[in-house]
Amino acid sequence: MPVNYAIGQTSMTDTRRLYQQTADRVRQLIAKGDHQAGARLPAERELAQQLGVSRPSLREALIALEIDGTIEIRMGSGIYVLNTAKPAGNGRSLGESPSELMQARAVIESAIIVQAAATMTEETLATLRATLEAMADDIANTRKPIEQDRAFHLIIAESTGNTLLAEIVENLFDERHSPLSAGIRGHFETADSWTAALTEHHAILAALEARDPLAAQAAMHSHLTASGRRWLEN
Amino acid sequence: MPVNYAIGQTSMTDTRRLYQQTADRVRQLIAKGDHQAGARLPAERELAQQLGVSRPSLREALIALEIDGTIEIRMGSGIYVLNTAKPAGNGRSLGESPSELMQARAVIESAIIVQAAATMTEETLATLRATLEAMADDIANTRKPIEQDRAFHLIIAESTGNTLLAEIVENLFDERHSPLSAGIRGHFETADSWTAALTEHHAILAALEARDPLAAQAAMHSHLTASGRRWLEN
DNA sequence: TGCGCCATTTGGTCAAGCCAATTTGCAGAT
DNA sequence: ATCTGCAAATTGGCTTGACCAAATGGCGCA
Repeated sequence: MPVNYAIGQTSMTDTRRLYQQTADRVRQLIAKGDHQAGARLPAERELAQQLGVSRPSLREALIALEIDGTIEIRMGSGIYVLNTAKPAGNGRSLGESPSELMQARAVIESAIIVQAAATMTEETLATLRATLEAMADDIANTRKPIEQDRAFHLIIAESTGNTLLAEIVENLFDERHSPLSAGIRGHFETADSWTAALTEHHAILAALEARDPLAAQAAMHSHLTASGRRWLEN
Repeated sequence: MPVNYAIGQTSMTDTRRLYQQTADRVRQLIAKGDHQAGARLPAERELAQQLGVSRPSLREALIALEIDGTIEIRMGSGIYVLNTAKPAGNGRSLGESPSELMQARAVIESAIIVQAAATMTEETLATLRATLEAMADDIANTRKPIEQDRAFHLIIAESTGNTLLAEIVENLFDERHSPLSAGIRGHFETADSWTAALTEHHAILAALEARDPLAAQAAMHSHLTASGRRWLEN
């Protein structure tokens, strides 16, 4: 029985790896309330049979759940559900949040660019122009300008001289392209959407060149809001 | 060969699960430079033999590495090393100046409170008032109102409904009181400084009650700037 | 030279089994 | 009757071996 058995909640067309599907189904089991609090789940052998997967596959799923803090595995004892009280805070596991992510970026990067605009040097501006040229080049050659996009936002954040802010911007950016959100993201990177992003980057740069903090803030907010919209629309 | 074989770097007395030990050893392999960049690791069968573990155990380790973004597994193709360039971003080594931390908080929380002010409910306001009362009580009884302070900032961030923003505020707050920055901080929490903080919190609350986003923004920025100054002065 | 098919490589999953840590329950002692 | 201790049952940890499915690469044919 090699192929996707797709019992239970998992869609028949789910192409993700079995351990991911299985992990989700176990999460559902916990959420459904069948097992909650510090309760103990069925034994591996039993749970595997119950879900229609082999024990090794179930084990892989359990490791994933253990890593994101959903369960705790005690050797010789059993599988225990961990405090479901505040998994929302840490458990970025799925829950999703493309819109949340982009909103967070809009709020934070808009605030940062106000700081950046004040101390923007000609040298930094030149670097930013270079990324836009490279971005245009990528688009012309049908390559995804993700690195250039990343650099543009990161350079602005770094120009504040605050490494913590730069770190936060970096992490939020990478969140989108990380394998964690891979399940959600389709392939929103169309040529059109990249062209639109490039145009918005130019608008941001123009505001920075004019040393107009408020215009830069507005342009950045507009850019990230639009970017989030494009992402959601696929 | 059931028992811990402990070949390679893993200590003989390592009692962790095999997949964790194995994951660490693969990380070392990558760090050592043997395989880096977007390089491809040996095939599962080969790598398992090379590390002296079974394929299922190696697979468990690979899943752990995949989840934390160290590698990417492509079905039928191979195991690829992912951007090894940014381990610092997540590592949160900090070692950075308190002033940077407080500046980052000022920038970010000031931006957040603008959002929060717009959707502030009477219920949330009541919760905030309660934290201020509890804070006053703590001060009166010469207890450190750290938890109340934390709650005040966190509640505001959470009121935006954006879990990512709340998470960031939470992490930045905890950064200050974490053992990581313990070496830096003296004991800036004097009764006077807490009283000042309480007064500033009241000012922020007043702006929120008036539903004045700009006033709230200014009050929050002022509070965190002043707080940073107090911290530095010990 | 170019294109398409098939063997090879590589990850994905399953099955069965044995070892080790824990828990459970029963027997014997108090 | 209760407590103690050891052995059997339970449960996770790990291995071996095998087969399927997706990618890849090379070879032959056009």
